[in-house]
Amino acid sequence: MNVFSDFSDIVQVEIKALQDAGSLPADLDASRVAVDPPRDASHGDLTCNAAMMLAKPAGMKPRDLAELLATRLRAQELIESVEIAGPGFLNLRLGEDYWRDHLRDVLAAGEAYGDSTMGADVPVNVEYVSANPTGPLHVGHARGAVFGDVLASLLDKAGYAVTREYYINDAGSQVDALARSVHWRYREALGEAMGEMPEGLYPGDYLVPVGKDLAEREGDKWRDGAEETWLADFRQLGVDAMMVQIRDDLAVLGIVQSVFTSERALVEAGMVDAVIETLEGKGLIYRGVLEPPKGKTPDDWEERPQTLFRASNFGDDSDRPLKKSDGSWTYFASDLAYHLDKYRRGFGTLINVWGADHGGYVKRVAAGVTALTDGEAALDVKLCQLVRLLEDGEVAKMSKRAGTFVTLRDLVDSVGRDVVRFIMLTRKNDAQLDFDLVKVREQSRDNPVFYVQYAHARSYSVARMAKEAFPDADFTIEAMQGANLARLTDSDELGLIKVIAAWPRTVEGAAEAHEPHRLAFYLYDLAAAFHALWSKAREDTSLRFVVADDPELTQARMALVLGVRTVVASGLRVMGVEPVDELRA
RNA sequence: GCGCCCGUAGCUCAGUUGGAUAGAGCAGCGGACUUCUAAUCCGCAGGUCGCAGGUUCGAAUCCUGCCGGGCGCACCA
Repeated sequence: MNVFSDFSDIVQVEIKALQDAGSLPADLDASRVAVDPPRDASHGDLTCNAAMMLAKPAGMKPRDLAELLATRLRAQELIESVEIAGPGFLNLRLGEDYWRDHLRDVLAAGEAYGDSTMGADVPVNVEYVSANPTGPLHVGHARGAVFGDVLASLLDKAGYAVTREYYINDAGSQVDALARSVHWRYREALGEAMGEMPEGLYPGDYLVPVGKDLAEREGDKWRDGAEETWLADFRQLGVDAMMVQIRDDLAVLGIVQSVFTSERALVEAGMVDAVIETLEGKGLIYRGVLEPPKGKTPDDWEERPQTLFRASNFGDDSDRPLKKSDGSWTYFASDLAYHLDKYRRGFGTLINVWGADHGGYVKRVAAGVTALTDGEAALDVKLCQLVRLLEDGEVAKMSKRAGTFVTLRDLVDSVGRDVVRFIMLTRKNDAQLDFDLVKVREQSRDNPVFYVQYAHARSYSVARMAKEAFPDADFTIEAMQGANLARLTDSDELGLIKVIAAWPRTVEGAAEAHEPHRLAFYLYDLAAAFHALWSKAREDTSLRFVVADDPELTQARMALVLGVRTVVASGLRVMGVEPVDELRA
């Protein structure tokens, strides 16, 4: 139901027909021919660049080629007119009935409108959040969480077989620190006078209940043993407790991931060994000495031979170590194991959502994935920039003292899940985002959440008016499909249908580019078009949705209103935002 | 020093994967409430798309080099 891809198909058929007729060379590559919305609505409904793309390979003038295609396209029933403009654009205008029929299709599809088969059930793995299990999620995590979750929903809508995944970094030294912190809290709960918590431990009081719970359940059996006797157990206890809390926090944001992969489990299952074996088989591992980075040699730099992966063969700036000096695997090594694991589980498309501070790590992982899968797997790492919390334009004061910070849960509690989810997508992922705790509560056009929700609520408000004017009439979506849409004749009414009709293309484009923020911008535009029509009717009363003495016209316009509602709801669902029926406070 | 990201109206940002005369919001100015909730809308003004080259029918978009900002840079994750 994507207007643009439908007509792109038609254009391709006509190009083929011209080839068969000998009017065009048989070996033309028409893959870059596109049908797009024109920048300027006065150019028509659709624009096609075929003449410019094919002129040179066909050895023709663009205008002549355009004329050839235009003649064939004019014979199409759905196409009202074809004009050739500028350097050779084909500007197509569709008949009004085409748009009216499209609106009927939207109503029939309901919120499934915009669903696409583009993804062809191809498995895609979206890994996001993956915060270290050493503390609660903070606001910075919220952005990646929402981004990844909505991207997953978007890909699902576009027809991919999506898995939402979380990678638990439970093997490094930071979880040892967690274990010691839990032990410290445990002893504290047993009544020991602990004094100041040592450096390097996690001082946040979120571990207090963990220690207390342990003391109650286990008594003092872990208190006096050497660290080796309790470290592994406390590590697991700590990670489990943190993961319960993290999943809880994510659930508050409406996020439920289906796969949680443990780094430690992967290592213990020998996945790193499998990586080493694979890379060694390809001759990509060697013992060598790395050059220190130019211009910034670390103070404790020492030249020594390491086990290295030839990442530079695959576009990285340097080869990368797989083993630490103590003989254990580097994080990079186990991360490669994780990616190989995902690939072996059947995912040829891997999407990772990371914080921008991990940007320097992308190349080496990409190199590793290319090497391990012989270039079969497509890896896309989406980096999310920082979120700056503001209060009415001023940078919000956050205590940077260890252990106290604004958590994700604080944020959701304060402004609500839907607001957090929507606002996080009002910027491109690689642009810094200002989150103003005051502005997002405002009921004004400044606040995109409100503005879009208001469009949805307004559709209900109009429906109530219609029901009041015609108590016996049926304004359900089913009834609207039978409305006489020929009564929609105003150019702004038809224009609104055209905005609605851009939704499937928006979904496909955003899914393909892995850019969920496009949904938020589209919904804002759709809301604006709807509000504008509503307001226009204030001055030109003949355009009002509810026309007291004309039930047929009212019904046709209600069909349009429901079309808008359907798409707004469809979009908000993908974003994980609950569409509201009423906003009146 | 190297790599990645960014640079678009006074401010905050979009820009449909290379399309036609670069768009929104805010701020500014001027308008519209006996209403279908003005919680909104309309109009005006505002630009060397950081700079300089290049690629081609066509560049904010792709390539190269500068300038400016952010992030990162063996044995942390």
